[in-house]
Amino acid sequence: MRSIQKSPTEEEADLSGFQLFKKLDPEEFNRLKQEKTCSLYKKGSIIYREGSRLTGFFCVTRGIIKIFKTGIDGKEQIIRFAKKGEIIAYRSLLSQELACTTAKVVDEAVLCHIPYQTLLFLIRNNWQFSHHMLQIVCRELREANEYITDIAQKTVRERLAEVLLLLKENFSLDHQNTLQITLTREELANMVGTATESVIRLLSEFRQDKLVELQGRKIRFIDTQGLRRVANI
Amino acid sequence: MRSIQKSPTEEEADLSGFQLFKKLDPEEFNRLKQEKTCSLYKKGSIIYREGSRLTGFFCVTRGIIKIFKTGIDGKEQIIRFAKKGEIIAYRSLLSQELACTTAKVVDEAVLCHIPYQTLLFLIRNNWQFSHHMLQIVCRELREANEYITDIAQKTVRERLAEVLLLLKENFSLDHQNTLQITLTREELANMVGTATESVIRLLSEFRQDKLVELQGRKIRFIDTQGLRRVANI
DNA sequence: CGAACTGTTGAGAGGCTTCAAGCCTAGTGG
DNA sequence: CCACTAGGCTTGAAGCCTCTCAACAGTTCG
Repeated sequence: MRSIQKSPTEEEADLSGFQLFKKLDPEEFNRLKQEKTCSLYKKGSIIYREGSRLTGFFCVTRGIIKIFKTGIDGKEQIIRFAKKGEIIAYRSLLSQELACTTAKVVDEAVLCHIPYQTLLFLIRNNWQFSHHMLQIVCRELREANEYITDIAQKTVRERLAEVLLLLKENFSLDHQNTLQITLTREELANMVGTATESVIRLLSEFRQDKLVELQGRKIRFIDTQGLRRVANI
Repeated sequence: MRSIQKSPTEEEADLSGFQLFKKLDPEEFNRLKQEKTCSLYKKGSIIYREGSRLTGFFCVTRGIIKIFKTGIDGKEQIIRFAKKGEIIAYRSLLSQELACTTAKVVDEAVLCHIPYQTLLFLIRNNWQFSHHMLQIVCRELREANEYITDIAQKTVRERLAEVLLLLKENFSLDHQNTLQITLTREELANMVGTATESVIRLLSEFRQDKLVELQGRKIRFIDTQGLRRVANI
């Protein structure tokens, strides 16, 4: 199911922009450069599947990846989206477990695969790399803990408003305040942890309340402050 | 509010049992030993508070600590319990953020405080320590992700059954299959993410269905397989 | 151009929360 | 040691939020 397309450009195969690799010395960076493999993945393709054994982690240099778990009745629970500059699949790799999530391409993406052995080499060789890695995981853990609290205590309405604001923070808006990531209603529902119909009804209410404007999957922010009030932040 | 009691015993101040420190060389372990500070904390005392700046992390050598976030209307969301052999407060410390949770003593506990500088020294000096630390955080992140999926997709009934099974795994049973951690109904509710009354009603149903027996806060497991069925695992 | 998927709306059911009232227990102080 | 108080526990009733089911419109893509 992994569908690798034509090779990406030189530019897209460059990892020097990644904060994570900033502290590598030239020799280490060179090894990274030699051992990585970059590929273009088209929309809808699966990077890795829940339960599979991973051979390395991936750096996203272009596009958007959806990370989700499969729950009851095959219903997706979206854990996060990864975009340019972020890494995926590192959690299961580091803890040496089978993948506990599936990663699927939402927007055509370029990923660089970095073998487990290279990761171990960097951890052994460069404490600053390990330290940086620790910080990345710890931040993701904080976000997960916050999400647990939200999902356990807030109403669906509050959570949807919060998810919209979260998307606004993570994915830029265009000149008209339109969200630059387009998700289906079902995907929004799978982030919020609710039914698709509920998302549709609530989005419609948000529009009536002049908080957002909707044109198909495009969401335009009208009253961010109002959304924040609804989200109860 | 931090209430430190009389000094703990020698034995309780010993960190050699911690898996995390197994790979330290004698010199490193000695430094750890010298720079740690062990204290006894009585039930109900606060180890650290949400929003505070941490000066180090803690190793639990005795007792049980409740880690929770404060959500809407001051309602607690319990993130996890830490017991002997586990570490707490390391997440916020590593990512150099203010504490995002509060830690409160549930069962009289002995904790060893390890200063941030010592942690940094170990990370710089010993890649195996960093690697082990990475694995600990990554496992906790997996558990958090699984919990997000459960809480988002399962009913309160399923979640309560699952929480009971989870407690059974993490805290041993006595010879009569009674859970060796006693929580209030409210604390159970704050784990499951529901109202106290719902927990009471559901526990009562579990008892009628001969899944558990209840005596005050003591919970005795009668039909674990049945609970598993209810939990939908 | 049709098939498959996505979005929308309505109706009905039910799980869960909230409020309220009373009971029980556990710890305190006289 | 016992009365007393505060907090935990329990139960009932009412109502709402959210889910599910169903039908249909709209959209996308082969």
